[in-house]
Amino acid sequence: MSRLPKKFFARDASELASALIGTRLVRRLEDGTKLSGIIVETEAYLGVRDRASHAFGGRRTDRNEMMYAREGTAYVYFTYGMHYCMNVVCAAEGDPQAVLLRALEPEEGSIETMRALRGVESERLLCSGPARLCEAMEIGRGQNGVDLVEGSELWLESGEKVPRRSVRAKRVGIDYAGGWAKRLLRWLDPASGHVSRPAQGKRSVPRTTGKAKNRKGT
DNA sequence: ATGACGATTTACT
DNA sequence: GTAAATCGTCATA
Repeated sequence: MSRLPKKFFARDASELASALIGTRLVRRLEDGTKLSGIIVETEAYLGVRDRASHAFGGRRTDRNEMMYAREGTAYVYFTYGMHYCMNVVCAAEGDPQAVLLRALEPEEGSIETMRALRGVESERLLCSGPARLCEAMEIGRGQNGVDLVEGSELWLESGEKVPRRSVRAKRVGIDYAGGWAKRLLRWLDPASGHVSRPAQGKRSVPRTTGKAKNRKGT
């Protein structure tokens, strides 16, 4: 498949987060092992104006420095004393926007290696979370700042023939962000069984209560 | 130097 | 549903 070019990343995080659903993340380990998965969940972090962003207010530190790098760079950070999360830097160099990769559907040929890296058997639990997918693809400190456009250890490819559907939801784990916590800046494929958690406010199967309900709208 | 916290995951009640 | 795990990072001093 074809690698996503630099131009693909030259847009706002909200656009890229949507566009990345259904694309493929590929990792080549040092021993040559190739791992891949289809992206089924993302979150947009809009940079200096976004209270939930590591770059809110123009904050620039050793940790978030890569958010200011050119589009198509990986921003990998360490959190909770034990986990890594991976972002795709976008927009333009100096504008610290990024898209957090939250879940993948592992592809055939990758699963056994991922099981070994994760230490779990369940396929569903391999890549269904931002830290899980990093562990499953051996993404860590060494991948912070890698060039996803030209590099050979980590990159993105155009996705499947049939486009994926995606729905929007609130971002996870950012309740401290005030009004920004309510914005629908998370995208996920509602049909995938590999997301970190389903979209809120929508039941795939309406619950039966036995009571009649008032109905709004149609 | 110190204290508080986190874009999470896991196990447990 | 709640809580523990576990420590680098950041703001304050």
